Amino acid sequence: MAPTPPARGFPNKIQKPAAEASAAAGSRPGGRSARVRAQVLEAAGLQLVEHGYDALTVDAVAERAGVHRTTVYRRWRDVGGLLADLLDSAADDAWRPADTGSLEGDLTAMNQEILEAVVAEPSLTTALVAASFRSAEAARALRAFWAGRYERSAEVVERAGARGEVPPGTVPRPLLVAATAPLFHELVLLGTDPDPALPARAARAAALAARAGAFTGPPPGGVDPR
Amino acid sequence: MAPTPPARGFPNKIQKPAAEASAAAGSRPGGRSARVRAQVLEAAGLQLVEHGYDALTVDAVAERAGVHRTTVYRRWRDVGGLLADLLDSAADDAWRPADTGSLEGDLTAMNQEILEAVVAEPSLTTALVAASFRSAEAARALRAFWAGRYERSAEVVERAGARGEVPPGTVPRPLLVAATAPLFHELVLLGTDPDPALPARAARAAALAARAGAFTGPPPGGVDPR
Amino acid sequence: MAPTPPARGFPNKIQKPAAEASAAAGSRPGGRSARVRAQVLEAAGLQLVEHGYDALTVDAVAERAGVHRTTVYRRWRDVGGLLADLLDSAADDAWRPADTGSLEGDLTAMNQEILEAVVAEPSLTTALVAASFRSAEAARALRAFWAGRYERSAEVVERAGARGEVPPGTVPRPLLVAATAPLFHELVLLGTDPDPALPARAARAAALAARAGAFTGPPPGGVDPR
Amino acid sequence: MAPTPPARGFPNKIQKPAAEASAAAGSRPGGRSARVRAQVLEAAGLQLVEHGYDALTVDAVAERAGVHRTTVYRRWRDVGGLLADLLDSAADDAWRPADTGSLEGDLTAMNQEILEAVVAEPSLTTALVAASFRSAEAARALRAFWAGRYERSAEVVERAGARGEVPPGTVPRPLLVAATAPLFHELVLLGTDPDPALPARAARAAALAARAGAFTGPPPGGVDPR
DNA sequence: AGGTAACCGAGACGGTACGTCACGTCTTCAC
DNA sequence: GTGAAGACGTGACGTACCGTCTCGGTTACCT
Repeated sequence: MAPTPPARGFPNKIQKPAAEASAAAGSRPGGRSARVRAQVLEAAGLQLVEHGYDALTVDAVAERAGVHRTTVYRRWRDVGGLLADLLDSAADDAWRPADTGSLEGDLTAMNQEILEAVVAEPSLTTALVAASFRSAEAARALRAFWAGRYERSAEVVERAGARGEVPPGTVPRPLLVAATAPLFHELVLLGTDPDPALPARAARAAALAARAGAFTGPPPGGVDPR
Repeated sequence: MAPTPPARGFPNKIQKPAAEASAAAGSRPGGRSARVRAQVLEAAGLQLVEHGYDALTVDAVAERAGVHRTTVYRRWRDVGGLLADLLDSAADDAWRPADTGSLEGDLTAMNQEILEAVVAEPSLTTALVAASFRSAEAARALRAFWAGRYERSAEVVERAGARGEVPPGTVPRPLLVAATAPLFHELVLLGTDPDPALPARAARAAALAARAGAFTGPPPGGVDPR
Repeated sequence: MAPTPPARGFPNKIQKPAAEASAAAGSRPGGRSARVRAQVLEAAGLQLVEHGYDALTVDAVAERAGVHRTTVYRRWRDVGGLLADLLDSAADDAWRPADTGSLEGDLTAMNQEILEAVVAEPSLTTALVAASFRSAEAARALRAFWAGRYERSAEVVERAGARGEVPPGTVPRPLLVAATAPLFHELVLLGTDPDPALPARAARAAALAARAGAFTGPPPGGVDPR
Repeated sequence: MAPTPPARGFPNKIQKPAAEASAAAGSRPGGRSARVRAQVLEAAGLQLVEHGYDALTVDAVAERAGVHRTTVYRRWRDVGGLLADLLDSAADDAWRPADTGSLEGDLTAMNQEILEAVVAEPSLTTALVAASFRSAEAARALRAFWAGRYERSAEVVERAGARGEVPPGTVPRPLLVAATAPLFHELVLLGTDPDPALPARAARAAALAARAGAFTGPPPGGVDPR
């Protein structure tokens, strides 16, 4: 049961927008359009990471990308669109949750990743959260990103169920949220100084609660469990 | 042990800046300065709540308050200062946690308050969080606000300890964060549609974890438990 | 030797910025840019003339020109730039000194023009002098304007030399300055009430001094006679 | 016929406002009012000389004088009033024109003084001229200052008449203006680089013109000769 | 010597203008 | 004919002074 070392899966580094992604958009991969898109997205990511959301202006990105302002407006309309594009390409990476052999271990590993992504200086994750408050598109993309993460993390819960660590019928998402939310709350929302023990503690609390059956049963009134 | 009905303690309505608060500042309570300050703060709150952070411009607030732009700049320097002032006056209210007779009940009540504050349309709470990402002063004030809330909520945990619901040595803040964080995570950060069962579920999970001893012992390496 | 009636050559009326001048700048004459420039310059001149330098604010000019403030800032940076542009276009007009047949007559005619320009109500000339004290660019433009005027007026002195009215070697500029300076001194600097005889008197004094050889010889130690 | 060395009589240095001047205002010389007035006027002069007219703000002067803004407004109303007060106290000094033994010499000496006052860095004279374009009170004071200077300089012309250097009936003021105007024109209005020969040349030209009778006869239609 | 009137310090306010930045649109020129 | 370059309208920013006002506290003159 070898743990899979999950390459950093939370956004803390800009990823080169995959060439095939733009290919799907209808253009030839090597075309000027694709190159321009790549340049702009990369510039946007760098700008966001280096100078924060407030410096993520269309002008700055365009200049940084060596592209004219109007080009950016044409293709992304505004900064939110840029961010959404950025996040979307980050969303479909190959991230998989760690497999450490225990629920608590898996959750701790996930939290550790989150901690690192958040405390990174500058932190793309934090910047993206901030951005999500200002751009509906960015918010949507952020939501989609996390939906994907939680979905893929469901296997952690399934493995735990198979091991008998959690009761049958345990719903993954609430558990995962319980495990990860304290980190975001403390670090992102409240800006508390990072506490190295936080990932483990939050993971342990969620695992204990899960074992005690806190996350079984029909989640929200039969609504989709997401 | 009658439950104390806690008047909404999370910011979802602008409070009239207490007259006596400004009186302490050395000026006459009824003076023009005090009146101007009250007008501006009220206008800022209304503007924030009605049109969101992005519409919270100094110009708009000033006009709404019937006050000149430069006056606002003089006293608050920028929007962040306005928000900080707003939050600071919200922070020293008389909020006390509910006392329902059980830990889970108390936490559920608290979460219920949060849910209501967050889903209120428009939501001051959400707006303030958004603001905290853009103004250092607002962030500081938000932190102070929550520090106060958690501090006062410590008695919930103490009562639970007295009732034997949690092991001795249970540290309040991590427990409280575990109970409340999922709401913020889902509703504020991820923008998930409100789930009426969420407050109870998160409270229950935190209570179970606490009972299982997840929040005992020296928190991070003997650091202050905050 | 018919005297050439010199159309008013000292700035007392705003000149429509010549279309061909802006055409040389690379833009189409009828383009929006050219139109905007013309509107703004005209508005600036009118504003200056009607309400004086202190009312020559960017805001006022912009509004008067039916153009946005920032447009003015973009192209002229500040009021000084506007004035400089105004003066520069005034400088390259077709002004030529009068030819009355005598030195004194020519100088008197020139002074008469100056008098009229200065006593005009409102007086663009006076406004421009005032402006030159507050804007380096306006000062430079004013200097250039007068350099041009004096240069073209040199022919007056040459004609006088040819007629034997002044000794050979008479340097034009000091003579011209001696003839015209008293008007500016009295009317512009000291604000004395206009004296109808002043133009003739100053012209006569300068002519007499010139005849007596006051302006011959190497002017300042062989330096350029300007 | 010993030339009287005229102590610099053109404003190029701030004079301590005479104590007795303020005494006339009704207050005791040593009173606080007098002290405040002196402080403010001195501060105004220094500020003007060091930073130019545009920096001569009420705020700056008040701070420099160690006096509150409102005090300045109370007593002088605005910057123009300050300047007028400053100039008025400069006007009644003990300046007397030089007596070199010849008209040309006297005029040259006067021009030399002007040159020095104007090229001084920073030049109070130039600053005052600039100020006179922006404040009616300052303009009035400047006019009064020069009226006094020309009046006292009339004796130069009288002496010249007595010596037979100029025809009888020579009117002083036009002559004096003809002699001095070129300096102001070149140096103050046009900003030409100072030419060391200019004072002598202008003086000589005026003297020659005077000798030729340029300034005799009833000046303009019997109006006051000023 | 004490009362009182003038003056000063302090601070806020409404107001005008400044010069800048970024946005998103629209015109125009060049390829 | 289209698309990059650039200008424009628009709105907000934060700043500097302006001149006014209202307090409260000193001074210093006068009786």
